[in-house]
Amino acid sequence: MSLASDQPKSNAAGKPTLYKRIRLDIETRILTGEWPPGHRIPFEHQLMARYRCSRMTVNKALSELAQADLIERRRRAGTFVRRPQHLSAVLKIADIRAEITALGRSYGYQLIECQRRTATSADRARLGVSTAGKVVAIACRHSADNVPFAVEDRLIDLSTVPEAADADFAREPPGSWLLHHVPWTEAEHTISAVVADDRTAKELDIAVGAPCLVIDRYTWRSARTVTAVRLHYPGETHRLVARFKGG
Amino acid sequence: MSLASDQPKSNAAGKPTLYKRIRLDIETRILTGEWPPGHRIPFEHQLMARYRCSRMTVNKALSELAQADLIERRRRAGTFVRRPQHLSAVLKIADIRAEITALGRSYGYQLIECQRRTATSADRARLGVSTAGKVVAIACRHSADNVPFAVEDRLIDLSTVPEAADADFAREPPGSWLLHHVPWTEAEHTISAVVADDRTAKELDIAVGAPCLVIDRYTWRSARTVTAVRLHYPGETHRLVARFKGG
DNA sequence: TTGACTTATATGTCTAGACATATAATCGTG
DNA sequence: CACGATTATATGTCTAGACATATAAGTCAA
Repeated sequence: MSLASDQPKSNAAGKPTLYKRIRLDIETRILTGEWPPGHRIPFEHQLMARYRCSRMTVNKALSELAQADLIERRRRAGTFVRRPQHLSAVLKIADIRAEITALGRSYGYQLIECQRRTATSADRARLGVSTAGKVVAIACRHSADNVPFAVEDRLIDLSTVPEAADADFAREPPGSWLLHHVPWTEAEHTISAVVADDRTAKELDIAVGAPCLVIDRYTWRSARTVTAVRLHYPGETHRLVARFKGG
Repeated sequence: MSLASDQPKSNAAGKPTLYKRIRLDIETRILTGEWPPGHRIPFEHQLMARYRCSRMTVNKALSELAQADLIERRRRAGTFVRRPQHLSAVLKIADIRAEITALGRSYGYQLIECQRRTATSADRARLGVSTAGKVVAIACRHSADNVPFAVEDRLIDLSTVPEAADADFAREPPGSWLLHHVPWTEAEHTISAVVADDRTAKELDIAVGAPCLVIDRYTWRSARTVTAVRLHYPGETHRLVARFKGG
């Protein structure tokens, strides 16, 4: 059948589309606490009746809310407001070269050290692997307009990424190389603050004892560790910005 | 028509569903660099032919990739791999009380100062408003198992949230109160590192000069500022963790 | 050449209905 | 009462087709 006569779906008046309205309605009820954590959201067929639309339209709204972790959907049981009422921000951490060039500044890269070796026990602990294999250990520095931007200390597991043995990290930063050669399936960032030690201060050209933002990133492909990297940014100048929308 | 005879959609063999397979296929091509930024992804009707499925199935896969900012979709033009090839992490920043209780530790809260006043010029600059209205300024401390966890310095715009004038911030932390009373539509976090000054060191019970992680959060409802808050965490012990999946 | 108008097309949204699947709830049985 | 089998039900996925809308591309006149 044609629906044009049944249901106006025109957007000529500038109103948001129906599924977005449904999504916003539910989202608002959750965020204001009207529907607290654990509350059961009306069934799809009830929302169909309330909004006079098809199940796919309701489903699209609920799917997006589930993807955003605001609700939890369980077969047969229903749909519920998730317990930890948290804010959720999409933090975009670009490849450093892309980040710097996007700011309109010139990107510089210096390899400090690159060593291929059999994994030490410290390496194995850092990568979270138990068997001894080969690794590549890299220390390097990124700069913007010739000012130090971040120093990087990285370990790549060659048993997961054997191709990395042939990459030329004197020319291409390891982060860029990995991004373009290895698909990751999971990653974890940990952000913390430290004060600069002797070596870091020297490499970033800041004072010993100055604050640094530290990002530790682990990347996996399936169940295998790809790389572990620690980045030091000068804390006075660098900022991580995460902007996000609730509606 | 029924499709059961045309197209097996059974998942008995444990295979992922079709739209997820399409999404993963495209995602892998993007993340390996096979389809670089700017590359045009096949049109929906081409993907329909390739995967022998309906347009809605292809559309669901592409919509999710667009939501994840991996691709950009433009009417008439097509679908393209987005330019800044970035990692994207969902950083979940819970309400502090929820965060602490989720760790199985006892939550403590002390109001240090709470002042209702007409906005000073510094207040207006911080909130990003030009007109002089009333604000609430709050300083407080959160602790876990009686150890200082974070100190908070907050400004609430009463012209946006007049109800906040009647809230009792001596009993309920302002973050929790706001989360349950005010729907936000947009927010921004900025994460940086500093060293503890005299006052912060005293409030967090750490040494002057010790590293602190600082989170600045601004929250808006529509175009109106709701609140601006700055949180200081002891950098040695606190970590922000963002775990995310690429598949 | 340039700007206004028209057209073609790819995505955006929506429908009514189908089958698939996990699981809460119920029912029987030892 | 405890526990395994059955049933009902809400969500998960998918289809074929329709109309809506933004806009790239082509057309034509000033």
